[in-house]
Amino acid sequence: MKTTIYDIAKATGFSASTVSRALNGTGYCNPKTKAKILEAAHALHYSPSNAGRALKSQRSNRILFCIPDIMNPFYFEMIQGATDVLNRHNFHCMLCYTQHSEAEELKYLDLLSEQYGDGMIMVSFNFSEAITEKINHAYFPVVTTNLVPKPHTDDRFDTVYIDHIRAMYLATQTLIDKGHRQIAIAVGDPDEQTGRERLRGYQDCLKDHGLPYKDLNVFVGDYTIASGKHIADRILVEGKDFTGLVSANDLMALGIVSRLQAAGFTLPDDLSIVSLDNSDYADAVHPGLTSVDMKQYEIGKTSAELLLERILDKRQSRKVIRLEPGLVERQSVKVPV
Amino acid sequence: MKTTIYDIAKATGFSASTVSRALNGTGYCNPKTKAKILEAAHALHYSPSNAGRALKSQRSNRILFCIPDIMNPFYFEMIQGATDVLNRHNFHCMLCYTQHSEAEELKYLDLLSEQYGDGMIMVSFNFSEAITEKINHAYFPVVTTNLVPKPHTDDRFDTVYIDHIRAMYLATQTLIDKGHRQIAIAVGDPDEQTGRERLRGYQDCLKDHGLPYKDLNVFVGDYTIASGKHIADRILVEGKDFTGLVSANDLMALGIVSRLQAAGFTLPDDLSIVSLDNSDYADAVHPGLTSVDMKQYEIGKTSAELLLERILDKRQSRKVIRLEPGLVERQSVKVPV
DNA sequence: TTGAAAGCGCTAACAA
DNA sequence: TTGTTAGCGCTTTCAA
Repeated sequence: MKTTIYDIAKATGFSASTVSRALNGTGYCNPKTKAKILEAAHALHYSPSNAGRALKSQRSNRILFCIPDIMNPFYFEMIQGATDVLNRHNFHCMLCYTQHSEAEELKYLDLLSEQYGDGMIMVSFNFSEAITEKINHAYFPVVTTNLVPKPHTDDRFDTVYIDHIRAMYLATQTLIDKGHRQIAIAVGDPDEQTGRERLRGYQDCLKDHGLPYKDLNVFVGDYTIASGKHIADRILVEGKDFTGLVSANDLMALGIVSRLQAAGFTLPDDLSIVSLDNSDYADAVHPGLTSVDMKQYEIGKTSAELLLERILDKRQSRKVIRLEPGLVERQSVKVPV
Repeated sequence: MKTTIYDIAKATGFSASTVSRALNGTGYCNPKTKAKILEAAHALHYSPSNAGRALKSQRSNRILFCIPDIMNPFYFEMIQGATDVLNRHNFHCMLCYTQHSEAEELKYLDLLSEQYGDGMIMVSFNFSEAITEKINHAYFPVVTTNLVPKPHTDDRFDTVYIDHIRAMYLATQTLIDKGHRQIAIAVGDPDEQTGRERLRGYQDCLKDHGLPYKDLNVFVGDYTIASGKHIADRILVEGKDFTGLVSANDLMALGIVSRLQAAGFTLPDDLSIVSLDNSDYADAVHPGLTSVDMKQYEIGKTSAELLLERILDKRQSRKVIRLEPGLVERQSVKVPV
C-alpha cells in the first residue's frame, strides 16, 4: 500500500492530526515534532493522496483544458498562456484531446462534473446546443473561447474570444488595399461556427468595397494541410480568375502553397495569400505567409484568469471578453499584375 | 453543494448503498427501485464524485501522458495511439506538457505519486538520474518511451522505444545508397540522449561505409523550425562541401529547406535531404521530404497496453519493447551531380 | 502543543 | 432485496 499519514503517525508516535498539521504547516506544532515527522515522511516516501484531500477540500487543483485538435499549432500558445497562469496559482493543467468531436466534448464535460477538475477551459469549433446546455448546468465553471452561436440570456459561463469576422475582414482588406479585386477564400465548414464567421468576414469586406461575391471562389476544407492540397488541386483543375486568396488558417495555406509550387506556380507573383493564425508555420515556408495574429496566448491566459476568479474568488457574475486580431506582414502578398 | 448519493437516497427514501448499487448496476436491486433511483439521479443532475470513488477504490481511471513539446508533431500520433487503447478500457488520458524541462517532469512525477493518475506514460528527451530514480520509487507504474541512458539492473519500469541509432543509420544509408559521399547532419543537443543516439547512427553509418566523419558537417539545433533556419544560415555563410544532409527531425528540415530555398537553392538538385519523424509536415512542403517513420502510433498504443497490464493485471515483471523504424520515400533525394 | 472524533462521497461486506 | 456499518486518506473543530 501507499504510505499514508497514519503510517507516519505510527512511525513517530504522534497522531494523524499532528502529522497533518506538521506536513501542511497549518496550526500549532512543536518544531522538534515537526522535524521528526518530516523526516519520517521522507524516509517512508510519503506523498499526499489527492483523492483524500480532494474529497475533504472539494478541490482537486486540476483544470481541464479541452482542445479539438492537437495537430493544430493554433492551440499551442493558448495552452502556454493558460499553463503559465495556472501554475502560478498551484493549479495543474490537464489537456484533453477532444478530436473535434461533440461526443468527446460531452464526455469531458461529464468528467468535469465527476470532479476530474475544478474547472474547464473549452476550445471547440462548434458549440452545439447540447454542449452549451451541459455547460450551463455544470457545477464547475467553464470558460469557452468562442462566442456561442445561439446565445441565451440565461447563459452563465464566461467567454474569451477573438473576433473571427474581423480577422478575416482584416485579411481580405489587406489584399484589397494592395489592389486585388478578385479574391478567393479557403475556409472551413461553413456549417460550423468558426467557418461561418470567417466566411462572413470575407463577404462583409468584399461588400464594403463594392466587390462581387462569387460562390465559385469559395473553397471549403477542414483546416488541415491535406485539405489545403485538395483545394490547390481544384484550383489547378478549374483554373483561377483570382489574384489573391485568403485562407482560414495557416495549415490549409501551407497545403495550398506547397501544391501550387509543385505545379510550377511562383508565389507571391502568381498568387497573393493572406492567412489566419500567425502560427510558427507561417514563418516556416518560403515565401513567409502574411498572417493574422489571433492572440492565442492572450486567450489562454485570460481564460485561466477568469476561471481562477470563479474558483478562488467565487465570482458569480458573467464575463465576456473580446480580443482584437492583428496583422503580421511577411512576403506572401504582392501588388497584382 | 454538488448532488451526492445521499441526496438521491433522501429523495427516494432508499438507503445510500441501494442507490449506489442501482447506479452502478452491481448487486441486487429491484427493477422498480432502480428505475426510481435513476429517475431521481437524473432529476437532481447527479454525477458521481471521482474523488470519493478514487478514495474508496484507489483508482482514478486517469492516465497521465507527459510530453516535452506540444509544438512537435512527433507526439501527435503517440497520443492518438495511447488514447485509443485507454478509452477502450474506460481510462482517460490527461496530457501533461512538460516544456522540455526536468523540473516539470519531476513535478508531474510528484503529481502521479499524489494519485493524480493511476499510471503515466512519459516522453522525454533526456532521462536523468533524478527522473529514473523517481520513476523507480514511484508507487504507480510509469512507461518510458526511450531507453534510459544509464540503465541499472534494478530498474523496474517498462519501456517502449524506437531505435534512434538505427533510424539515423537508415537515413544516412539512404543517401549513401544514392551515391552521396559527403553528408552533413542537423541534430539536437548531443549531450541529451536523443541527440547523442541520432548522431551516433550517422557516425556508425559513415564508418561502416568507409566515409570520413567531420565535425564541420555537424550542425546542432534544438528540433525547432527556427533552429533549422539558423543552421541554413550557417550553411549559407560557411559554404558547403556536402551534397546530402540528414536531419534529426522534420521541423528542423523544414526550417533548413525554407531558408535555403529563399536563398535561391533548388531542392533536391542542390542538396538532398532525409529527415526523421515522417510527420505530416514531411508531406506539407515542396519537395516532399523523404523521412523515416518512427512508429509513433505504435509506441503510444503499446505504452498504454503495458500500463494497463500493470494496473489491471497487476503484472510485476519488467517489459522492454523495441520497435524498428521504416523509410518513407518522397522527393527530397536525388543522385548527386 | 497534541489528540480524538467527525465527515467529505462512495463502495462493499455483512446482516436483516 | 435492502439497510447498516465501516473505511478509503485527509483536514479541521474541539477538547484535553
